[in-house]
Amino acid sequence: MIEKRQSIGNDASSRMTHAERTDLSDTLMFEAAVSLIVEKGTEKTTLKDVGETAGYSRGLAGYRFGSKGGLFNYVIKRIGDEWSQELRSVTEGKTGYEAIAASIDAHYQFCVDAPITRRAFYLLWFDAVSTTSDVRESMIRIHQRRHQDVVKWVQDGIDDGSVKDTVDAEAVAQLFLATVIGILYQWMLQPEAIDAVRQLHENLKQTMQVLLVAQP
Amino acid sequence: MIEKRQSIGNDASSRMTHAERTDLSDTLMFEAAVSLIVEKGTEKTTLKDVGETAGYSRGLAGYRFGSKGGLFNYVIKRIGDEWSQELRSVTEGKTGYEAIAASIDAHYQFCVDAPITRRAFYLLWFDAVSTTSDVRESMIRIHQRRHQDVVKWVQDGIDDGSVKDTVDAEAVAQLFLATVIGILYQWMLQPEAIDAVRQLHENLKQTMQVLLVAQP
DNA sequence: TTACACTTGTTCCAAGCAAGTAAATTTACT
DNA sequence: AGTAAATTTACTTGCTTGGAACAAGTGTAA
Repeated sequence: MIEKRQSIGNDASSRMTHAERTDLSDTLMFEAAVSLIVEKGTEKTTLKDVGETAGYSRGLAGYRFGSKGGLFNYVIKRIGDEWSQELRSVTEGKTGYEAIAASIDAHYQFCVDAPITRRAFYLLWFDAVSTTSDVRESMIRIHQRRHQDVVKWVQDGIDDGSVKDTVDAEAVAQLFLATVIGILYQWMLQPEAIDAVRQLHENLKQTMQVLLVAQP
Repeated sequence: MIEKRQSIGNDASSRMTHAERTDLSDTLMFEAAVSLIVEKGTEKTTLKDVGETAGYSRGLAGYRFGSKGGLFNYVIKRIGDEWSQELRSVTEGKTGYEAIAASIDAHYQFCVDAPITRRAFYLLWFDAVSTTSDVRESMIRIHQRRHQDVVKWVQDGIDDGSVKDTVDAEAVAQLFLATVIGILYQWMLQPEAIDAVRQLHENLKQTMQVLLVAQP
């Protein structure tokens, strides 16, 4: 159960600049939203709950984000950015199979740690399929960026000779991403089956190695 | 736009047995639900709309299925059964890679034909991730059945010698299903990118061949 | 005194339930 | 057997609750 924040006005809350106030309320509502989404699902998360859990009025979330979709879109963008950065730092300087393996390992680690933001992100991710809103557009853009990253890893691998030059970078990237999504689906549907998730990541790594790296 | 059925009472509607009446209303509401889910998404599909689109009162869908989740669960079960059968007939008598390739081809054909029931099914499929209801349980069971089928294909392939005996049937089945789900995600998110979907299916076939079939 | 952050009041609409009506099936009686 | 009353079942209508969305308000920083 998520507790309602008692008041924002503790200590240094008075005398804040406008920007600081919105930053604070944005963050508090973001955190409230993430908790509520993970606890009750997107359907049963209400704007009223988000506002009140964050310690504000029932109306603020709706006012700030315009709609439920607007809130979710904000949450996706915020987590997506954080996530892109982490992924980038993990694969920094790596190419080809090495980069892909690193990204798979990082992915698996996320499933093990199961940070609340990541779970919320994937919930919204799969939700995006059935909506027609901005959320969907944001998702498509995120996936496109991901795709470009993977293509680059593979292409760089081909260029530096660590990847077979017969490999179709686009094709492999697509297949890789599809599988990652499928694994995440499996994880979200049955988080308790972490063994299966671990094995899936291992198998994906092996498969990618077979597909990318020249055989002796 | 889905039109409201004008009256159920045309011609031979009077003098129906109780079972016939519920069968008819179940079917009409099922069809209405599928249309509405595909047209407006699961979120904006209302029980009221389902009842009225089927030609009944606003209340019937809620009365019959108990809740929105109950309706969706019914829809999933109904399409899932039909789908299992189709899949079974396509892979009838086939084993190993042959069965998997047939199932991939059938899958791609579904995406091309895009039957409305299939689209609704996958929408509910991805929705299941974020709910805690019966829908989720139904989904887990469907995936488990699917998994068992694939394991059997691979195992039979090992037994008859068409698949390398070093293959881990469980592992390959999991990876295969994950990838199929990922491909479906991609298709649902961007149905217009049918080329990408075709290529994904092709690549999956090739990959499965590499994984399963002994190299010369 | 203007602009912005936030709250409160209100409308609309869906979900879910309860109490109603109408149609079919069983039972009772001839 | 046939038919009328009683009962069960299919469906509808009325009502309550609660969220989304928007408008008009209050208070705080520029």
